[in-house]
Amino acid sequence: MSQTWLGIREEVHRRLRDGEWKPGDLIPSEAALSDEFNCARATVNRALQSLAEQGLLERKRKAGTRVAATPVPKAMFQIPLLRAEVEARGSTYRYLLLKKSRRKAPRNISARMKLESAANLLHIKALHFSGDTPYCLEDRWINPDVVDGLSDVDFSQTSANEFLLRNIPYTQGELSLGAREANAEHAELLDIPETSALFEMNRSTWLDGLPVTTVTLLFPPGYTLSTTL
Amino acid sequence: MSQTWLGIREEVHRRLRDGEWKPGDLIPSEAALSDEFNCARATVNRALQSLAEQGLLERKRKAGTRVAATPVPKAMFQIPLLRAEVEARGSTYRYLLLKKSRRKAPRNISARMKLESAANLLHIKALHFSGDTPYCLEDRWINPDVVDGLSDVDFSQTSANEFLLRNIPYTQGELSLGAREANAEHAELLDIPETSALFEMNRSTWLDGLPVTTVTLLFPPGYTLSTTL
DNA sequence: AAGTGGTCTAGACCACGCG
DNA sequence: GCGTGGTCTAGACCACTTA
Repeated sequence: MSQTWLGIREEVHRRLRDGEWKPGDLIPSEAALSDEFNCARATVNRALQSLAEQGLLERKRKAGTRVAATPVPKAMFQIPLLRAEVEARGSTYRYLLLKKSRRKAPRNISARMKLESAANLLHIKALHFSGDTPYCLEDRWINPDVVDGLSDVDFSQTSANEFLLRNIPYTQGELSLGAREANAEHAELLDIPETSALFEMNRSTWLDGLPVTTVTLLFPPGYTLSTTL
Repeated sequence: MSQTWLGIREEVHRRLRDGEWKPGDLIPSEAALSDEFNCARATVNRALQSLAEQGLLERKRKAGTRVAATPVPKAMFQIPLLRAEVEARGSTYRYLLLKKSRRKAPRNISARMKLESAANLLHIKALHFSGDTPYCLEDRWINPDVVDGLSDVDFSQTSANEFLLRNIPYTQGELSLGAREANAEHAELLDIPETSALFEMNRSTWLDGLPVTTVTLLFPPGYTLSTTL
């Protein structure tokens, strides 16, 4: 009898795999299981919570623990820091500021940031390189009212991506992934044909309800984001 | 004094946000914090583990808990069940089997599945619709030696995606996301222009080391996968 | 060698939500 | 109401890793 929470998770997982407990079924209560496994209830709790996090179980007070009817897999991705990702592949990371200006946010941007009034934002475009190859095109809007020390940063040297991730915290964020066809500008900057399929990552963050920044990262063909299940 | 682990997580999170503890810093030990917060060490442990899971802290025995030097955000995505996703938008889900055959796996597929010998696999192509609009193109290879009851399934009625997710468990899996330019076949099947950018999702699973299935899902332009941070 | 996080225990109280 | 999971406690032992 393995009384570790990992051992119990493994055994419960096996019963789910083997169909001893089927989707929709109510499984025994924590008390019953802690009795069966001859361990403390807290240990069973740890194991079942872990499985519930993965989406395999659904737990409700009083109602008990059920095997998820439709096991919607959940996958955890690490969102890359561009510099770290490039250097991890053994390439040299390089960064080039393309554009920096203060502008009123266009409508789609203020919508994305949930801005009420069309505030004056800092707009930055930059290219990230892996060796001499363009690796990622960054298009970012920053709310200067929320980000301290913004005017002190030399964005021709420090990537906005890195500065913000390292220094500016947030309390909420949204992330979405998609694909987008390259336009003429993308093609030229990323040095690829104009019809290429780009991988697109959008991220927006807020600090206590105030918009901080929103960014679109575009990656040339071949880029993938991977994880294990 | 809030002695809940959520309250403690919030307070520690605040100290990270406010820079009281900076990237790379060693923060007080669990014992010290449980003393400060006047609670049990287990409660502090729960809070710190939660922050470590999110990538904000790095914990090592004896070395203590450090603020992550480069806070690599981790994001959890729910991997959609196609039917559920379509129906959640209020559309009618429809499924069309395009092709079903037994073939030796081509090299790229056996590599993806980590097959040693070129086994005979079941190859399936199918289209998933949202209303009358093509929603997703599925290209799947199944290992019949591992999947029970495969010959009993009528894949003209039941989507392989759904059958496998509901009935066939796995112990390991890989998932990768990317973008791909549509070719002539994709364009015709998905009813889109030939240069469109497709969102590509690859998933492969194994059961106790044996390859179960590998699938490529292609989504037409406009599809996004989203989550909150 | 010693300090730190990882985990387990036995017990307790509570909040939720089904009947 | 009352059974269930959610959480907290005080204490203990252990595993890992650094000094």
